[in-house]
Amino acid sequence: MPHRQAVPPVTLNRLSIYLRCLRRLRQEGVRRVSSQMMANQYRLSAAQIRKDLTQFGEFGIRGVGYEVDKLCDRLAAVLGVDHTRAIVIIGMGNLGSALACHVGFNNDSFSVVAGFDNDRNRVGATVGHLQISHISDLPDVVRRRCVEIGVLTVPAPAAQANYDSLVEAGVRAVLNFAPVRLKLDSRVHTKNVDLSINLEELGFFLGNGASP
Amino acid sequence: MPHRQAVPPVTLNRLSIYLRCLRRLRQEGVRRVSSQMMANQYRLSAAQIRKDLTQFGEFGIRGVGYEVDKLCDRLAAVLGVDHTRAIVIIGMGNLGSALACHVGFNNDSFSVVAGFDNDRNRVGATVGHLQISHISDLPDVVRRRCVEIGVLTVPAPAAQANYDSLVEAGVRAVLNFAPVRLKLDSRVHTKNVDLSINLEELGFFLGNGASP
DNA sequence: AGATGTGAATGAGTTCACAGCT
DNA sequence: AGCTGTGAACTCATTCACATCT
Repeated sequence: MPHRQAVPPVTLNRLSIYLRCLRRLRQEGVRRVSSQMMANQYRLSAAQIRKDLTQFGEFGIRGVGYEVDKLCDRLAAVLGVDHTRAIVIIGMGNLGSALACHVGFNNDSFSVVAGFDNDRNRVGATVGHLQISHISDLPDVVRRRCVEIGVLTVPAPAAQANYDSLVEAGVRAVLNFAPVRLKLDSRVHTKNVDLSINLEELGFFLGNGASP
Repeated sequence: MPHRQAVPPVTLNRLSIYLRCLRRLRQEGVRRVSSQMMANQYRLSAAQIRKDLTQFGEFGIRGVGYEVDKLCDRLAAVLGVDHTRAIVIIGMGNLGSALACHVGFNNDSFSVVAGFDNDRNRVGATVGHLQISHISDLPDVVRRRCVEIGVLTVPAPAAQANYDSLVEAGVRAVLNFAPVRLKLDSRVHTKNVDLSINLEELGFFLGNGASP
């Protein structure tokens, strides 16, 4: 793996999917797997699996396939999920509170260490095993708990200000759920997740009301 | 707009973003906008805006630009969000409950009309303005309330069975939040949203623990 | 034999550059 | 002059086909 030039997000997302599939296979006791087997079982493309993997090294054995356990470890390392990263959530409304307890946000790879809100009525309330903190404590918590990722689940009008607070506090990545085109800071990797956009995509395929 | 061949999802997602930007402009009282102005204001690509729009018709005036109000209406029609669609949510855990109250799921375009769960302890509980129903009532509710979209927020192992129930009940589209590669029914348009995948993508850019 | 890894070929998506209209 | 709409050029991504290795 001599050089690592820009990897497109879509490839990274597939790696995550491969990792999930492999972990399931491992759990089922499968020791070795071929790209073709994986493709069949999880409706993926065998050629694409191989192409994707070889961007990061030669993980397989020609004529044999991949060792499930080893490939899991390698992919986890590539995705940086081989150790636990601390997350904070800004905006402890319904969505923020749900994510704070969400299993995908609390596992070996990620851990929600604090939830913040602006609203004094919410501060102090307990969500899962977390007590909601006031946003003014953000910089302190980020520093002390080595928080790398901030999750934004505030209302749209508050998104930019809170994004700026996260950047200021020193997180290195932001996952933004507010349906807003943020003015980004170049030092922080930011990813937008827009839940309604997915509904609207489905809406298109359902057709509009005027159609026969 | 003579033919409508397959529109890639990424284009549809951009249309949603354009629509959001336009609605904001309209709210601010802006009557006309050029692709260049939109691109500058929301860091989009002017050429891409024009290309995307012309796939669905000629919405602009050469030498002038686009009428904000008219373009809003046209885009809303294309995305099928010019009337309200009924949604049900299967799995009223943290995430399902949050989505049931989420503003993006309850507006002029979408309305959550029911939430279902398997767990008899949850059935009857109130979430927002909704009372949680037992999954056995699903077919009846879908038919009576003309539900078009089902949202899956159940644990991974339960996803396939509940997907099949939704298909059986007659919804025409499914939004799946379970991190599972579902066996799909060809009659139903399905879209996967994987929340943890986004964290893992950020994880990649943060680098792994072994890095210097 | 059988599967990986990979250059070549194909396909999809984006940007460019300008004709055409206001 | 200014901006849309659009073919052509270009870039990015996927698939194919096979040399290479076990």
